[in-house]
Amino acid sequence: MVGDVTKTATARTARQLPADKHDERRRALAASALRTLGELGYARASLREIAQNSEFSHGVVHYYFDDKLDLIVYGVRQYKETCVRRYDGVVADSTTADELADAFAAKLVETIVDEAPMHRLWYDLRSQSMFETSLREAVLMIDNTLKDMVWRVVRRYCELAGREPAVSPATAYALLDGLFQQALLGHLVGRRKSLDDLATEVRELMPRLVA
Amino acid sequence: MVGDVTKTATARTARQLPADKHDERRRALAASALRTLGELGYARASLREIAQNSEFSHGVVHYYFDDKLDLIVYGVRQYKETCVRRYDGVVADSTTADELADAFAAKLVETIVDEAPMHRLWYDLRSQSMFETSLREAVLMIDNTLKDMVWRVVRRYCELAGREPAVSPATAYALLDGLFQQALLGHLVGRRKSLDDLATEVRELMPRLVA
DNA sequence: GACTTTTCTTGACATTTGTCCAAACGTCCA
DNA sequence: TGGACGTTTGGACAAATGTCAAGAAAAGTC
Repeated sequence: MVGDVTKTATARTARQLPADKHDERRRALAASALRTLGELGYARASLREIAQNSEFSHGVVHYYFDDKLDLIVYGVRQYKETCVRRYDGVVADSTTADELADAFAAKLVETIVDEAPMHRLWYDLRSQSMFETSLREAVLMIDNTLKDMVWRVVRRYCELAGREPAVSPATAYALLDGLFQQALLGHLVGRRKSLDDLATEVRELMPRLVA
Repeated sequence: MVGDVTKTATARTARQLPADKHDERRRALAASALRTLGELGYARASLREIAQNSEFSHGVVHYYFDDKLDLIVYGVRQYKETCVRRYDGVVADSTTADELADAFAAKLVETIVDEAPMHRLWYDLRSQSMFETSLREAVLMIDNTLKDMVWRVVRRYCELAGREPAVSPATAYALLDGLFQQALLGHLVGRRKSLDDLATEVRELMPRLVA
């Protein structure tokens, strides 16, 4: 196997092992699908549209994925990995509770600005999972991951404040998610104050999450 | 016009003015559509399916509505009216802050038990409105109505507690909506504790909304 | 009872959709 | 070179969808 690599590594564009290439194609296809899904939503994004916005033809989807749902679930799982560590920086860098709250709020705002399509897709899929059982497993898994992510922030905030958390991880996540979702909706409909409001609300909420 | 009414009022089943009958049909059709939408979701509920679950044929939809979206928006607006006064009773009947919090929490739980399909449809449509601009006006209007509804509860809670609200109406709504949404999802996926958790979370949240 | 008007049914239409498939393409080893 | 294999293409297909229209049926009017 190593021999294969050394031999082909001489090529201008490095060739990969079959398994790797297969996986890379899946990733590229899924990433492209996510982009289209983020623009059109789950309901209106057809496989042809998804393929058209990629470098592949529409038939190739069924070579790499079982069906449409398989593609989407794979893509969403993939997206989760980029999400999960987004706030680790603010947790690591902040030295006071207030500083953490400020940085966290700023990062949430930045997330909406930079990745609004991705997040409206997430809310779309979570809603779909209330109807389509095939989506539930993936959605619940991601929801848990997001909950953990939020909890790392809240726990650190409490540490820095020298207090104990006053709410459960699930509650903290639900509350912050509620604020985030409203801010996203407001941002998408062009409400100017939406993002500033989110920052203020988060800074006001954080102290209420400690005992 | 008044003469017409008196003439027809003698019939066993009171006949209505044309405009009223037209409107009643629209209501019946929309109500039926809401039921089907609550079961299948926005994406998978076709006009034929909607009509099949009603007493009408699929063609009649375009006699009473311009198109699919017109039907859905009308239905959702109609649904709002049943929602908006749901918690007025607990506001009127409660005599202490704690009693209000308990009653409010219980009513939220009851709402999920009785009308889960309707509420997952609501979240579905709100998510869709992030993609489809034609839905936004109706969704934002309903969101505002729900916000007002929540605020009446919170304001009364503060009155009974003899304190001032510590958060804005928008914030209060976002926080409670976050809890409600998580509880609904948990309930739909069969998580037993989901509803009990919601009640506890709401009772714990309310005191944190006052100064 | 004959007419108009309103309401409803049925079937047709053009599109779009997910899925599948046969053939073409490219790469690699014998 | 030739054949085997993994990959990709583009077309075909049936099913489903929103929309519409022509005419039947019912209701209302004189």
